[in-house]
Amino acid sequence: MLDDTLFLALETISLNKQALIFASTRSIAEKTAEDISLKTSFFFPELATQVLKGISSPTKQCHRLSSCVKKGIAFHHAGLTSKQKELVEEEFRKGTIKIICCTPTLAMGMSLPAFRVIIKSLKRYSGKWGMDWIPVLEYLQMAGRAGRPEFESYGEAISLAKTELDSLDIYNRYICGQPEDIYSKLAVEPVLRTYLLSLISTEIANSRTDLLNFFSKTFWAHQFKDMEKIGVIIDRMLLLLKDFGFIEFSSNNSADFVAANQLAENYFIRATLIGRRVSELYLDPVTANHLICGLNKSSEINLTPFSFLQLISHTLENYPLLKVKVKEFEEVQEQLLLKKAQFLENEPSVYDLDYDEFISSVKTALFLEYWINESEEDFLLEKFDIRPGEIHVKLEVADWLLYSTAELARLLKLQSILKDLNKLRIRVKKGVKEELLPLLQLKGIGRKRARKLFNRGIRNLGDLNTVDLTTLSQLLGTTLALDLKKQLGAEIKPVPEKQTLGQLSLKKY
DNA sequence: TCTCTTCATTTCTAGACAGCATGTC
DNA sequence: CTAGAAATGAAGAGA
Repeated sequence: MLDDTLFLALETISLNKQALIFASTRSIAEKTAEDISLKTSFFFPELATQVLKGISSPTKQCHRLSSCVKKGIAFHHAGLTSKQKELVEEEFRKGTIKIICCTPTLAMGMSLPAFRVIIKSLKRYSGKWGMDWIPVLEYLQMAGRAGRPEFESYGEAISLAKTELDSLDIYNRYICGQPEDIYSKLAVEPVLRTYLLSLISTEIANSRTDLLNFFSKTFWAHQFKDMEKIGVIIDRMLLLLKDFGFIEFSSNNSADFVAANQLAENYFIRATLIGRRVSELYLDPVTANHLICGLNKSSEINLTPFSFLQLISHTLENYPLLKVKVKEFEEVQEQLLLKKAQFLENEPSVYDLDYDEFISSVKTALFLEYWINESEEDFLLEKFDIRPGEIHVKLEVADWLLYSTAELARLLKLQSILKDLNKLRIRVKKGVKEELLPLLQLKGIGRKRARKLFNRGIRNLGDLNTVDLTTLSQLLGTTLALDLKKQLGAEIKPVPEKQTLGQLSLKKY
């Protein structure tokens, strides 16, 4: 037998049923899908073209998916465009796609039941110890996809074991084992401090007592049991928030001044103006402080778009950062040196535990910089190993963080920076160089078309106004050309009423 | 000297959701 | 404490 997975997959197809195959990494998921697709006799050319639809320049990954889908097989992981993911899910539900090879995410999200679930491996790379068994909960999530109650009375969940011993291990651990406890997500510090600030900012809680009271009712406290310890953690967070200037304490007794490291029960706590905005923006206070520190440094450095891109890249919100591979390390460091004067934060020492993250943030910023200099997606895939799906996630986060940074800059009265930030935000959103910005004001003009126009010497609305319709039609097609002229007419001289009226009255007769 | 093969060594590994206001190719 | 696929590199074969 060639390969267990392949065999099971083909058998499922011959039973005229569908299967989900869980793989531990993206590349394995893709490879498995490809292998199976080579053995099927389905043929859905229209699906294959649909995968590529809506992508200006399909990457290698897109083509790979396309050729799998053509044979009724698909892979599914976070690197896919959301549209591609939707397509795969929908076609699987419809029954066109027979098998999806995916990473464990699919189990967490959408409900996609299948007759058979095949789990290639129950181990997964975990940063700390190398390969490790996945949680029982996750196994249950995956296995739970087996069987579609509307169509079948049962389903099959198959786990593959390498050896006899492994199979025993899997049986004991997953089939007989107990799922592990659910730990309250509140316990994660970034969530906790965000939550804390929001409670204070919305005035649900005004004192330490209020807060403790509130948390004592949460699932977190229920698990933690030790309220005293919770108090200590909350105190630490409160002091942090105070240090950041997001909250302030005051005492009823005005003679009392607030000691640096002590919190009395009765202090009145409230959010500052900036603290409230941070909470509204749903930023992690640590991120917000990081952004503010950066902004305050803006006058001391050689400020460029890269400065902001790096600043926003080095935040929790941007996780996971683009990993710097061994081969790339030197190049990234070279860039780091080259751009030394542009950084809004201090470079940590090489020995710092944080250094890897810092380097990764530089890579992420470099990726964004290439993007706003109009690099194509397949180029980015090659250079940064970032898949189309991830590109869009990163851009969305960057947009959000730039918006937040701009809001903070506004509160800090840094008007001069505000303009830069707004420009940068548009550039990130559209992926264009600054020179194209005037053209982007028009509807129907994005990065591609604007570049086309610009290269023809049409660089702003004025140029566009003088260029004749024929040339414009040749460049962009008649419909769009006419529409653009109409937009320009409306914008530049808002009194073309005469013509309109004339035409209307002509029609009358 | 150059190309193709093969075997050994090294590298790399899953991912989601938040604000805001609408229209990309 | 643990894995395994893919990329890369080095050595070897053939021409």
